[in-house]
Amino acid sequence: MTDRTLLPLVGSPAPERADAARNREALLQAARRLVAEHGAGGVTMERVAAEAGVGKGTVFRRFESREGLMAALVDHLETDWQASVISGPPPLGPGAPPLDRLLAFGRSRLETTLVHADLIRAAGRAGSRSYAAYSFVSMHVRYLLRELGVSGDLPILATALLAPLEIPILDQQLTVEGFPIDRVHAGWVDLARRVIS
Amino acid sequence: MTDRTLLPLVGSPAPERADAARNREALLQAARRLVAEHGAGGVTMERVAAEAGVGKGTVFRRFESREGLMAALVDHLETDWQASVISGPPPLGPGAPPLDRLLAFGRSRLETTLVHADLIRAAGRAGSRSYAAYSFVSMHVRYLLRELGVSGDLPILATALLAPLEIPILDQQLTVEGFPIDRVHAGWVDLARRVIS
DNA sequence: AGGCTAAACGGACCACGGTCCGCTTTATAT
DNA sequence: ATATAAAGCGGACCGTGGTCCGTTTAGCCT
Repeated sequence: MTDRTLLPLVGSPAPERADAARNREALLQAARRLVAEHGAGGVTMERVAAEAGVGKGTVFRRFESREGLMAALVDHLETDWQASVISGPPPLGPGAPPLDRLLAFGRSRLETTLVHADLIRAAGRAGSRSYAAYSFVSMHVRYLLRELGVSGDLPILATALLAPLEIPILDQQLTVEGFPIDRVHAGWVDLARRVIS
Repeated sequence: MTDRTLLPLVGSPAPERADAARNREALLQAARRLVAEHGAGGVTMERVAAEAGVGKGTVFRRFESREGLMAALVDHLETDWQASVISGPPPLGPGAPPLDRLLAFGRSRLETTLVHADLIRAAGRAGSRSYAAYSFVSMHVRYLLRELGVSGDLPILATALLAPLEIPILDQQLTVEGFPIDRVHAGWVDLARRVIS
């Protein structure tokens, strides 16, 4: 009787097969192309499958649902943005004083969220809710708050700062109430000042 | 040539026909019944129509979409709750000092939102976004902030206080991060204190 | 009462998200 | 090389949200 567990069991819950990986990539690229061309709303799962040259079932096996696929696209964009927070130029990246970084963070987050708004909406609950994306952003704010010497329940305070930058709230303010972006941004800066003082 | 504008043109954009009103009521009641029995997720438009004894088209003509129907149900609940804010006993209702009212507001809002969470989720963008519902809540917070002598952009500050009480943010904190309700509530009280000081 | 019009009705119809299952491919063990 | 099992595949199929349009009805005017 041979041991069938030669490779590490830990860390990799499912070592994806080669064809599967290729299809995942093809699907992501197809989806990206179609979203760029027709907007998130004008993209059907069947078209994505066709564009990638696979069957519809495959799309769902790889991404669970339409929202899951959209979330994967968002995650990709999110990763690029995270890089500029982690290792980009100050004040967003490291090197500037914490307060400057926090304010730069707020502005940048607001802008990128709005740029990808319709994709994020299409990702629905899986959008900002992607644990990876949210937890990065949350961790970063907690870190800055700590640096600023803020005391209290930092995870919760971080949420309070992040919540007004989420799509549903921004939609309310910008679209329904009709506030201009600058006003919303100024409001966030004011909020940040109140929270940290 | 007779004047066909005998009745006031202002205020009532569309004087609903009698059968239409009856059907709307029947549909709301049917929907309420079905949601109570199967949860918001287990209710189809066709079943609502059947239960109310009308055709499917009628449901959509009255409520636009599934989300619209759910939003109408939310609005109804919301109205009841508003009554307790406007004319209920203190500290939620009038009579208590503004700070007490604000804190009572936060707690009550948190609770009722959670009680109707799945309905609100099913209402999607039309949920809290129903202009009527949102604007009441927003006006009330602005009013309390003014009473407290808070200066700044009150509409925006009000949003900052309301955002963490919205379903997507609560889902994140309670379900994904697993914080207990009391912690979230305490965090909101802390936030309120920081905002008004 | 009778006639006229706009509003409302209803259910056939369509498109899309999501599932299911018999078939094919990959990877590994011998 | 070959065998075997697991993972992946694809497209027929289903349920549901939403639309469309020919028919019915409420409300009003004479």
